[in-house]
Amino acid sequence: MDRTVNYGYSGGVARPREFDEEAVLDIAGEQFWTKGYAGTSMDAIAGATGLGKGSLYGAFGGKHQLFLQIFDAYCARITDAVAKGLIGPDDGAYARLCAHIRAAAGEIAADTRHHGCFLAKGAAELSERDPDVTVRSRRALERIAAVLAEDIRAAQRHGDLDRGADADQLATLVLAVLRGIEALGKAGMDAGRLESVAETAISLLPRAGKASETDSAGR
Amino acid sequence: MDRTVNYGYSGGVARPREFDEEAVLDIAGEQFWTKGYAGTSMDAIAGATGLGKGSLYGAFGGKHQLFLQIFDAYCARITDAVAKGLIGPDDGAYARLCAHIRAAAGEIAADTRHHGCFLAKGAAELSERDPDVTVRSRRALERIAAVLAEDIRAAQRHGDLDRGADADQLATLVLAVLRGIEALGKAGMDAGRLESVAETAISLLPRAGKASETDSAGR
DNA sequence: ACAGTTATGGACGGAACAGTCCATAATGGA
DNA sequence: TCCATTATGGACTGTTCCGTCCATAACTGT
Repeated sequence: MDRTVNYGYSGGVARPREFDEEAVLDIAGEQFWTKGYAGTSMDAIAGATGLGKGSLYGAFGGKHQLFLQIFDAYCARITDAVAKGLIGPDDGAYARLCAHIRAAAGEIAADTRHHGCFLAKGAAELSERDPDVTVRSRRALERIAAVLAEDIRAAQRHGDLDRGADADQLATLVLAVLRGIEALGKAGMDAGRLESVAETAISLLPRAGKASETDSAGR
Repeated sequence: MDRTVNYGYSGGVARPREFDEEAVLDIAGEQFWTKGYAGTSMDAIAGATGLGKGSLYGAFGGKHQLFLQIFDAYCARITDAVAKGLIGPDDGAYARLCAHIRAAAGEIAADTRHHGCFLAKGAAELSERDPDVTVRSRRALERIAAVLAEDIRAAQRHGDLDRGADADQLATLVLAVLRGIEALGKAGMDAGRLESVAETAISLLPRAGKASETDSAGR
């Protein structure tokens, strides 16, 4: 990550950075997020950040590397946020799951700019042709699915969700619903309907005790 | 759509087109689909189609109009295909719904290139900043949701799905699941898991006769 | 004060961009 | 055989693209 070398002894000390790397990444990320990878020029980033192109290339290497660094940070942030919201005692696992689904839908519904999720947008634009993006987006989604599955297992242990359901499959379905709400929001669907999707999904989760259709699930 | 003028009488007749408009739109669409709007140049389209830029601009007006025309055609094709697959007698409505969900997931799972859905990709890239794209993608999804809802109502009438469920909400949820599977596929998730998402979703549909959780649905 | 190191920012190069222009070609009616 | 009209395709314009280069600046251990 650090591009400085300075092996062994050296008579001098380098000039320090004058810009805040985090702030620059934020601004550059906002550009990529809004205009996409191909739609964002390094000149635009230089202009928006106030950096000269020499500094930009010196610090981040190039457009692709800069994008990947931002994409990585976003993926890490989003997976951490999900984990923070879902990990906890078995006791509140089901409530946390519902709250997470509602919160995700609510955020998307409130996003009147249709700014959406950077992970989704980056994957949609680049995943097909850029393996670096594919592996990162895939890994992020796998992590989120794993956290969802763990929470679902907790809810099963506590007796809130049907113990007969396959937690991994259910988690992947919940993740699909969340990504689907995102896609619908991106396409301009009303906020109310997005939130009702979340409620409908929650209402169809296989609650423990009640008869559920999981008997016919395994194909 | 037709750019020719020729008001009233005119002494001559114009030179006819030498290219197949449909074929050109297909090729240009493939470029947009693969490389995105910003990532595709009119020169690349001219090169791929063999057309000169004069013909290209003369026939389609410009990059944005060309894209919209292709996008429109894709939306129409996809909505028609869904309608064709879902509209029918109440008798097979439930089976058609399941088959549609399975087929959609199967197609995405089989799409090893992660080429995905042009509607989703176009909306992801442009919807935020291009109202023309927003309205088109939104309208297409609304139509698909309406067809799904109609099929669900048919299945309810026939007694395959719970009559107490709100068909519109259920349809939007199914649509979200479908778009979510698309997003997961785009991000590189295994084919097997995508198909299991479809099965899990089908298994959780509120079947008639069995107790379902819709009582707690309305928040 | 000097030396050795990295940061800065704007100029620069070559390629690619969207879109225009125009000489030329093709057509059927008059 | 002209004529009016549209199609063609490549040259062209002015801009923007990514990335490099480099003179200069800032810094600290000596």
